[in-house]
Amino acid sequence: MRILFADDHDLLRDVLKAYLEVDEELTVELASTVDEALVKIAHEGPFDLVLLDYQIPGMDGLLGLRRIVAAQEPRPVLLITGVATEGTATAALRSGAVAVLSKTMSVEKLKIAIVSVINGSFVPPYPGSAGQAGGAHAPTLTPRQEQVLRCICSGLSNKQIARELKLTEATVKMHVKMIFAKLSVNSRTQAILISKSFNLL
Amino acid sequence: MRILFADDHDLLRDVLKAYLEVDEELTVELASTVDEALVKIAHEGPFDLVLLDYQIPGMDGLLGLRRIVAAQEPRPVLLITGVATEGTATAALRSGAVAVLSKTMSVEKLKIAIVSVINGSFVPPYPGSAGQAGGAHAPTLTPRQEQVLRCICSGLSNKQIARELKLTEATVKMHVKMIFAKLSVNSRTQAILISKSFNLL
DNA sequence: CGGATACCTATCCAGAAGGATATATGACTA
DNA sequence: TAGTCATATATCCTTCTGGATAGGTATCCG
Repeated sequence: MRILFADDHDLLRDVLKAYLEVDEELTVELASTVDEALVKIAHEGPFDLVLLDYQIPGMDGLLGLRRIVAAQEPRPVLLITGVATEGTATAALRSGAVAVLSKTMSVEKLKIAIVSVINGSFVPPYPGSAGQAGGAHAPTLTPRQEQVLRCICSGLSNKQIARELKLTEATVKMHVKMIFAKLSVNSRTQAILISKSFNLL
Repeated sequence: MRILFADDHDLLRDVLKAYLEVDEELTVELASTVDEALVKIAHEGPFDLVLLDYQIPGMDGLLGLRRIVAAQEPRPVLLITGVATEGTATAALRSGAVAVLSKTMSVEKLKIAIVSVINGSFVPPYPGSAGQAGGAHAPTLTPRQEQVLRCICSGLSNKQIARELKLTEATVKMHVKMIFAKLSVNSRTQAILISKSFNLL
């Protein structure tokens, strides 16, 4: 499945691309402006999904969104935003976005949302809607797991972490495994990137 | 060798500690304020070296430096700063710092400086002095190495990088090895941290 | 009490990462 | 032209990672 992720925030862009592409089925193309995204769509045909940042250069209110929606027709455009009010969210939906997501939501949920939308089985949860529906909360780590993650994010090896926390390497490996599961990653490098970009620590 | 690194910038503190402690001979203790540093020195005796950030809480001009120099006597105190003028540098030296280093200098050089100072074989190069003496420049990566590092920093495995850049995994591994050598690290996690904190990309 | 959680340890295994060496080609240049 | 540099590939070997499974203890709570 081909996804176009349009965001000018380099770090998030790269890390999200890396994260999503762990799934071999997903291909993520990147754009950092509305115009760049439009060029990509024009040249390479509509994507299976466009993930569009609300705070991207060229957005111009919701005009940029409408232009991309038009180019994508009838394929879906997902708007993602850091700070969204009820008003802008509904306006975006009226402008053709199939859903408005918050950057505070967890990566797993974002991925689920993306796949759901592509598969056509999606109920749009957007920030500002009733309660916390579909919203934020990052994966909860136990205190120990948090310590271990902190060590991982300092570049320590399992052996070093074991010494640092006075544990067996076996124990450390077990914690690492659990952390990976919660973050939905499969390498310590990705764990670092995810925990930094969603600042879990 | 016991080193006290006093800096309130968490990221740099942790990554530098991790980096230096790769060398098994070095033990790095941390403090985030001048007072915390003084307490550590008082309780645990003078360190082989104190690495002191100029922009640390409690510094109060150069008073904090003088207090730490006094506590450390006769062991060395190294001042490290992001933005230093000729004036503050010489003032710091007069206040008892054995040298003033710039945060723009490379990690390797910093480590060399630290070890040199402890071994007593150090000629203080401080920012603002003639030309670029002892100063900044980060390790120079070849274009290819830069590409590979970028991939590493996206959390990709060697195999994924090979696919991405259309290379053999063997070639990627070779590039990775070279990058590690230039950054003076020995794992991709550390490479990420170093290249991010010294934003090499 | 019984169950749920967090925590610690152990062993096995496949595969990835890291380190060392060797070889080869094109490009730039002293 | 000879030398250097970046690039690319290969092989060998060791260590570390990541994943699976299977135990064990302590604590908290209904």
